[in-house]
Amino acid sequence: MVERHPPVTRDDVARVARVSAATVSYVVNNGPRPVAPETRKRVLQAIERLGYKPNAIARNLRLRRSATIGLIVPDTHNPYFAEVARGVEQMASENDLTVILCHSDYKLERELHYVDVLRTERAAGVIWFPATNSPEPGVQLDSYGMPLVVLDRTASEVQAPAVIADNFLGGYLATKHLIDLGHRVFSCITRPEALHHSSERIRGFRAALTEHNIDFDESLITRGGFHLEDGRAAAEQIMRHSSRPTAIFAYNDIMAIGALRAAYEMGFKVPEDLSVVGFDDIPQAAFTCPALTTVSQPKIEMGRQGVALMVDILHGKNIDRGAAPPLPVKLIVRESTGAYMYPPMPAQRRSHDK
Amino acid sequence: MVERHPPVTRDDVARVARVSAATVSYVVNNGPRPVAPETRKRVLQAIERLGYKPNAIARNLRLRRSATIGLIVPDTHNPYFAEVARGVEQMASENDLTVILCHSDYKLERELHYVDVLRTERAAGVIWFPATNSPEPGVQLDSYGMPLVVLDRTASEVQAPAVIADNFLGGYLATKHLIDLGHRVFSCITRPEALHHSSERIRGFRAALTEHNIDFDESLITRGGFHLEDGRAAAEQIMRHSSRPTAIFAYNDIMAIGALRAAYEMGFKVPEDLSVVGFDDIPQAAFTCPALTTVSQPKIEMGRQGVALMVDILHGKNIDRGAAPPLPVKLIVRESTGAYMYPPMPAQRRSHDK
DNA sequence: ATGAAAGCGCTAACAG
DNA sequence: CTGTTAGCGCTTTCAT
Repeated sequence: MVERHPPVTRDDVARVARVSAATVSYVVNNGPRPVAPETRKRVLQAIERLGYKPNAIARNLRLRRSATIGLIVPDTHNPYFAEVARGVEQMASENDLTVILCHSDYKLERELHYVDVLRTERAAGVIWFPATNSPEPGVQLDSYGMPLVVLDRTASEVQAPAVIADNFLGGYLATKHLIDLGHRVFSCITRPEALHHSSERIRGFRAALTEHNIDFDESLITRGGFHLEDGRAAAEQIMRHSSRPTAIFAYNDIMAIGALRAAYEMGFKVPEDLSVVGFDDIPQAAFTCPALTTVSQPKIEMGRQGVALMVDILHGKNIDRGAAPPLPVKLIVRESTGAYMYPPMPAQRRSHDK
Repeated sequence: MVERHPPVTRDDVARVARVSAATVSYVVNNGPRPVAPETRKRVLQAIERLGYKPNAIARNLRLRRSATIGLIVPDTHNPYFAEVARGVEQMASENDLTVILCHSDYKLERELHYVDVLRTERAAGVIWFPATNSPEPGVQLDSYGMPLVVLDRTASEVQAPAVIADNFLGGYLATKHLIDLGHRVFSCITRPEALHHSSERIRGFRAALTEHNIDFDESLITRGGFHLEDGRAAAEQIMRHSSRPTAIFAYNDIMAIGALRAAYEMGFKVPEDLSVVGFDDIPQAAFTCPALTTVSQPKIEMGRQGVALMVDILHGKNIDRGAAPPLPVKLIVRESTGAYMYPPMPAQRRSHDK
């Protein structure tokens, strides 16, 4: 039978150990005052016997701070944010910080809601992966004096360090890879708005082309959404262009897959007629799509570095309020094993006809 | 310029509104005592003017409870857990609960660590997705009297309700689907241990076969790991069997993809020679592998229902300490558009030869 | 080396 | 309808 522990307070321990409450604290916290070995032993025994656990709530109230940080991300359902969250929790745990998970669901309104919640909870700080272009959540956090670290975006309106992947390098490496494969006519599929990271990726793309003296037909740049269907639609148009490209640099893997799909459907051979590279926003997508080459972003590392910055801030270190140096990016060329590269499936189709 | 808010307490509000501290509380909490409209207005104005936010820490200390629940999952890097986490946070938010994210990293030791942390934080309850076969974390939580809801597993040693997907139904539906496609010789690839959900899936598999009077050669059941390579290895063996199956029921999508891969590599035509169905443990995998048929598990719903149970417990409702009724399972037959179904890629291969 | 005591900000019982 | 007050469990200064 399992023994049940009723709530045990520090005073209970003090009573049992026949010392003052203060002494118990000194033992539990290993300071700030020394405790005689003999006394310490008595206290530890009492703690053990009673199954005492310090109450973090009372502790936080007294210290007027907490060891909890808030993590505001759009949606961990998206593997990209899930990996970031993983990194955040990992590093937080290594620094004895606890993480409150907040999903903004890509809505400013939810971000602001959580800013409120985290303020009420007196979170020690907030790691924020902005979901919209509004700096408002950051501005508010700032005005409340809550330490903040921004992920993946710069927000010039906000006084906070940011952790940013090296999108320029990624765009450059991806394009360089395509050039090395022998491609000379390029297209680029990107998302509609000119956000910092999307424009950086394209800047890298252009830099690689320029470096190799390759002309780029500006009419071969397409802005769409950032979903699979957007990539497909964009490629359909592009592949009909008079100067048809042999290579596409896509904003992300999902659009890249859409582009491959379109090319295939139009009767092109892949990759003989078309090579595509995209950033791995949805890493698992590339996992099962061997034809796709991806630029692997250091997502877990982003999360970890975000918390590292936060820890520095909490320890009062002098932090550069600007962005942290961009993180390196890996270019992954996935080997195709030809696993599921077979013609469409009549059998499965059939099941729908019933 | 953004106005900075220094820490404001309830007493500050009381002073400015020229009422007692208690009255401020009554306004903030809408009770438990009525407040005259005139007074309430003065208080609200003061709150607004000072930018006051109640301090949840002090509140929790006084009430001896918190509105925070712990979520212990193996790893949100795995999309399966990420979706569950999403559901948990969603429902928690709807019930004004805050979620502390804890990654056990598939380790019992980490689970126990977080049990400690959550006890120290005086979490109102814990949602636990067990990472190992050890009931110990649940047993401890139990002994501390902390409300607990277990996800996806039953733990008979633990006094706690569990939310379980209907694995039997999933196994049944998947197999029924294959039978309807005309298959009569089956194989089954599963994971090594006979965990509750894996054996349930196989029980459903067998039930469907029995119902249709289909013989099953027990030597065609294979236990491997639960990764892609395990599925591949298993299928390689199976497809050499004297009574070669035309259909495989795989434990999950990853093993299913491995199986498809093996079949393809052995020169079989897919799906003419082999159909495979697996549970969608890694949903994004199926997303880009159209040949794969998956049993879609209600992951977000699992998370939501887990929190719903927790809320009932916290409100003192009479909860059946056994498992909640299994959640329904959807069988998704993905349409193949033939997107990336082309031969292996010489161009990309080449880049590795350099 | 240790004890006593003053709060941290809040809720709610008690007293008008 | 409102004010006063006793803690919630803890840290730390002030005494000893």
